[in-house]
Amino acid sequence: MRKTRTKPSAAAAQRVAAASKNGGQALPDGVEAAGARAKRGAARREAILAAALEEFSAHGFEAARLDDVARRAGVAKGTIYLYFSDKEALFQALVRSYISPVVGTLEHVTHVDAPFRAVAEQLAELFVREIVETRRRDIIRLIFSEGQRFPKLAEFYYREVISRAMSAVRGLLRRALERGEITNEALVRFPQLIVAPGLVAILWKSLFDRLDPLDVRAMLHAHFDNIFGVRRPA
Amino acid sequence: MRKTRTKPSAAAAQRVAAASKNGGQALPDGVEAAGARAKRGAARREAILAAALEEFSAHGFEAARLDDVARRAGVAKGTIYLYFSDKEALFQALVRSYISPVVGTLEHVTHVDAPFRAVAEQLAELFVREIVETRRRDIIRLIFSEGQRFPKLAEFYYREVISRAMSAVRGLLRRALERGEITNEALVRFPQLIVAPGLVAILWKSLFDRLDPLDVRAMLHAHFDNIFGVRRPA
Amino acid sequence: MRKTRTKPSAAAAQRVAAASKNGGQALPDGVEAAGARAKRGAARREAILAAALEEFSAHGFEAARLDDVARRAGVAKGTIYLYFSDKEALFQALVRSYISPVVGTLEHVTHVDAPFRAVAEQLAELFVREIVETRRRDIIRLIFSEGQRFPKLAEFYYREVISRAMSAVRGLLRRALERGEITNEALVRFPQLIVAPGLVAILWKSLFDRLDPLDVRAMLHAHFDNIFGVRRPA
Amino acid sequence: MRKTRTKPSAAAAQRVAAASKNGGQALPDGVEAAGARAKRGAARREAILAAALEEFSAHGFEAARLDDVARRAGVAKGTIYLYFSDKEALFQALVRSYISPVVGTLEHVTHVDAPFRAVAEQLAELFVREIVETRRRDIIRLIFSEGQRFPKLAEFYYREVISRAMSAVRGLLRRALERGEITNEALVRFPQLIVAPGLVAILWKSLFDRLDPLDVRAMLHAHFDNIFGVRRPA
DNA sequence: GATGAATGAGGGTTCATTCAT
DNA sequence: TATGAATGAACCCTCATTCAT
Repeated sequence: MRKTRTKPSAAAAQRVAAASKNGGQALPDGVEAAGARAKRGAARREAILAAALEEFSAHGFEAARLDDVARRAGVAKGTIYLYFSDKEALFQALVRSYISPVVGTLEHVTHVDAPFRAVAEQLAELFVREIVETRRRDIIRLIFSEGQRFPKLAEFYYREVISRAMSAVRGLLRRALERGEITNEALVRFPQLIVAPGLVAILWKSLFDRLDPLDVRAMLHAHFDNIFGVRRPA
Repeated sequence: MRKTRTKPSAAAAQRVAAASKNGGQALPDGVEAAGARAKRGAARREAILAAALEEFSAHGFEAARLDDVARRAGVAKGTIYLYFSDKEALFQALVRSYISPVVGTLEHVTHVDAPFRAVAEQLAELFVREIVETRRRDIIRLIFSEGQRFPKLAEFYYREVISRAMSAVRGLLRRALERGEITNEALVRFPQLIVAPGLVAILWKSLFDRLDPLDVRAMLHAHFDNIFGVRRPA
Repeated sequence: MRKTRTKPSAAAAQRVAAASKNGGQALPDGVEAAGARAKRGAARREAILAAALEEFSAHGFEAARLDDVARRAGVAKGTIYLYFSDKEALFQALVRSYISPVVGTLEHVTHVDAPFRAVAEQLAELFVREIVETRRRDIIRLIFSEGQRFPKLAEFYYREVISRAMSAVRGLLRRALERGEITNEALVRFPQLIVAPGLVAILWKSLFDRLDPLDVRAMLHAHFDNIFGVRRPA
Repeated sequence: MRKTRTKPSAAAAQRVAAASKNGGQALPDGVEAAGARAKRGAARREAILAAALEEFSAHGFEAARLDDVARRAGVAKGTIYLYFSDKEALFQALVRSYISPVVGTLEHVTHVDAPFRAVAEQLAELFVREIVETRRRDIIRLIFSEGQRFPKLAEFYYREVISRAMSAVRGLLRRALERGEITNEALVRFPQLIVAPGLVAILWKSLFDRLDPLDVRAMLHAHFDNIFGVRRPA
């Protein structure tokens, strides 16, 4: 998968580039094209979101300070309010902009016409590479953390991510059942069971990995073996 | 399971009882005072913990206000500091006192000599009744939320809960393997796979249940069917 | 006394640098604003220090409330923290900014080439006018009050004031000895003896003057008569 | 001079002794003689004052905590209020009980019929030994520190200490003038000039001695040489 | 648009004082 | 008399948000 989103650092670099684009030669005001201005605005938005990602995921919603977000983004504190109405809106935008893109890719993969096991392995790899080993992992953790206090956020996440992912997985499972690749039809009713180890991976990596490292890929393999009824000799 | 720990409401009742306990009989002065005082102190501690549970789980660590904890516990703000050195200590005590007891019960159950499936069902029921349908669910969510910012807490939780639970489950799985009740030995390496749907249950109930109710017991049944290779006809 | 004042902070310097970025021409908006802003900032700093002087000298370090300092300075409580990192820093800045300047003047006077007695009288007058009859008296009292609890402060005061004043007085005494204006060379070893009545003046004015007014100038005259061995007829 | 007051440590020991007087044999209530009880009460008062001396002189009035006073005195916090109506009363009692006794001795010494210089040297020695090298030094510093905030305290100190000391010194000076031991009659009008170096000693020892040790006895000698017009060869 | 100084409500914590035992 | 748990007002400091420039 090609990156759907620039990484934080890349975004920052981009912002810097944009900022220095007209070199030192102070262009007369108004000469700068509207398009360039819009682009600069977009770059700033990105920079702020990237900074917010770092701060929110490091400290949580309450403890994250907009001062730090601003400093990290290289803008003034007030500038944040030009792009986001308040701290909460920034948080929601953050979730939106970093998580949604991945879902599209997920849906795309589930539509590939291939044996379930192959698709599943691909999904697992996608999940590990794009989420577990990424800052996105922290965003998801943030949703679990703050979701109850921000029902809107939980709802958005349910609509945009959970339900879409569940549908995609459900379709995949149904096809697998029809083909006889799996036999337990209860999985169709509880696609959560397919995803559950992914959750474990996210939390474990964040909380316990330094105490007891977890090989996520191996765990997910074992998980699929289980689902497909593969028997390993003791 | 009989409670190892009094419930908040019970604590309050206990406090009242303690207050009225030595009715009329003239206990030697000092002894009476000391005993009653100690008991009252314990009751207060309980009350504060119960209140903290409500506030922390409703708002998270940072956003919870000790003012509210005090009010809810029916004590003055300063009183909290007689029992806990600061907000963080209160939080840790909360986790300790509400979670640890359950682990003991869990370990106990895993040592019962019965068919794996039966023990597993029992564990599931215990888990649902004592955690998922309880405030304890919120505590666990809190650990996931705040664990990264309080490494001590995560460590404590790992030592007290995770590693003990994993050992217990591992033992159970090993016995099941030996008896031929399960055939996938990878489960012994990843007991997390057994527990993963429990995690899903905790988070789902807290965040998405109002949008899309989840029948946790049914899901866990399906999970076990999967593990035991039970094939249901489509 | 015209005083040199330190700039608010490094942030200001940085701001100025940023402001000067658009070359030098036609300083439109921005630069003018920057100048006005900087000036306003300096004025605020002054206002806060003046307010702090009142509050600290009226109540002592611990009992002085920053709330009152803010109110008196006509700023919000939080504003104080834009200029001083905390209460202690404010206190130290106060001492620094009000006391240090006087020492320079003192040193200057001791270098005047004139008969000792004349210089001494001038110093006394300076001391009375600029310290005893001024709020500076209270600052010195504050140092005596809080010095033990803030060793840094005592050290600063020793370095900036005491040792410099002692050196200056010592030089003066040495010249006087050489010229035969005084004969007791022990004074050179204990310049404190010259200054001691000044201390008395400071404390007496603050604590006992309303009960028993003291004519400080007359006392200092008598002090010099003593040193110079002037004999008055009984 | 014989100690008029028990030293802190002695007081504590005395308290302990009093406490353990009836050994372990719980005497029936009421049997303990009223006299013993009064004695015990006095001992407690002493213990509290001694503890207060330590705490107040170490931290100042505001910053001293009654909790620490109680702990140091070996009594409960509430007990302090049985002996002193509030923190301020404790402070004033402290000053009274530790300073007043010394004044009596001072007055006594000034009435000795001996050459002024001899008496002066004796006074200096008394001052150094009983005040400068003692916790009393801190009490005097406390009066300077807190005097302005507690006018009652300053007034008490003026009446009990300052005015009595000044009278005594004045009498001494008058006799010295009459005998021709000194010639500067202005000293009679400003006895403060005699005492001033004592002040310097107190403050210097507390604030600057670690930076620049001061030989107080030598300084006072030099002071007297000055007053008596002793000329030392350069 | 962009800035960052200024605001001020709010929270954690302390501690003199009280009072039931 | 003695205790020490309990109180709650007070205070320092933070930080989201605003607004003049």
